[in-house]
Amino acid sequence: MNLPPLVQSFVLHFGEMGSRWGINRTVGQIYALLFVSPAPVCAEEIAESLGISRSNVSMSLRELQAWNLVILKHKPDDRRDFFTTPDDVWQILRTLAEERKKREVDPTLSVLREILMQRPASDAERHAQQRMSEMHTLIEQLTHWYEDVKQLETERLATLLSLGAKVTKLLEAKDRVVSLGRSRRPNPANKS
Amino acid sequence: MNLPPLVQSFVLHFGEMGSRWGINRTVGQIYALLFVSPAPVCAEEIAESLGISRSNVSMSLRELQAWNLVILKHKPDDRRDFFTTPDDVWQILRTLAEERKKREVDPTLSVLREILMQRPASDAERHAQQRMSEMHTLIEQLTHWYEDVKQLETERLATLLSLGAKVTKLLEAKDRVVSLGRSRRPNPANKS
DNA sequence: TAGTGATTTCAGAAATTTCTGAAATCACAG
DNA sequence: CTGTGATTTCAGAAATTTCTGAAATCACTA
Repeated sequence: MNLPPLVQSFVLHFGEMGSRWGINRTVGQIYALLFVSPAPVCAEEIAESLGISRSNVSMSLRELQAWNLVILKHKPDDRRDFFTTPDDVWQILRTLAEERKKREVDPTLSVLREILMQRPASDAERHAQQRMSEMHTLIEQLTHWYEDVKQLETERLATLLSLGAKVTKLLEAKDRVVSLGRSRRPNPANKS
Repeated sequence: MNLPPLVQSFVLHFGEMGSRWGINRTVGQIYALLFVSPAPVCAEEIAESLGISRSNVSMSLRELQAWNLVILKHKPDDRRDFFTTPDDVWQILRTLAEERKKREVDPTLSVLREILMQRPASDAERHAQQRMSEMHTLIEQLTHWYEDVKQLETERLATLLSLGAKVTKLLEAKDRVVSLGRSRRPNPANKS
């Protein structure tokens, strides 16, 4: 591997991190490299920079493409493919969230739904279904929220993010207004 | 493996899923088993139910304990350890979030910070730092938000969740009130 | 202190994943 | 069509991870 030291640290870290996610070392490293490169990079150069085989690069890029995490570019009069990542980090975040949901959450939801359709044949199964149903409900709540907020423009999303828990203050304010409208008096005990 | 069919599907699914996360098959299966079991289970029984070696169970339970995902119980006059998961799925979610942050996000943040401290020695490094700084900013925003909302009581969190993007409606309402206060007229273009 | 059963450790076996080089395929130019 | 270079495929090699059984440790009792 022959990279500026500062880039190398980043690339190596992403390699290690890669394995903590489902992704593997090489895929992580390639992604990191593309992310910090000032211009699109061709496969040959990736192989050289990271000191890995050309075929490994090919397969890893395929993986990254399956994740929608890289963009293909072309130069005039050059048949080779060049690769980059999207410029906008928010866009990257959205893609990542979407793909992880698709791979990690959706299959679980569908298994849960399927199991919950079945008739329990014993007390043990009845209890198991009860637990799975709790899990199912929670995951559904989370994905609904996600489907909802992912529609927001980035600017709005950022605002929401920076508010953090302070939005609950707004909710309390709203509650006061609402209960004021109903009872002509603020009711601080109202939490719904 | 000798389990009620409905439980078995669940356990097998979590096993497969486990590998898509950083966690391994056995760990996933054990967790699933504990999650749906009506009472705490001892190591021997886990090994038997899943058809794996006693020592594998021991190591996997250790892993789950490192994740704070299991609870140890004891029966009177029985030296064996029995294991369960917390009852409250929200609590499980919180633990999961916390542990994943600790393992996946925090190390990245600290690597980024470290690299950003260094002096770039070339244009390539300057550009790389610029990109890493974008990433760093985004991750910090996300973790601040997380640190903030994780403090909320579950009930409040659930409310927030079910509101989803509708909270932006509240923000707009607030904006109107605020700008009304300032200019004596609502200003619909105000987005901040 | 010796004995008993539960649990953990750990070296190596087994399984799985990742990576490579050689060959195949593909896309285009002449 | 033929040649050229880029890219992909894929069988097996290499590396890594997971799992096991045997031995060690531990906690407690008699």
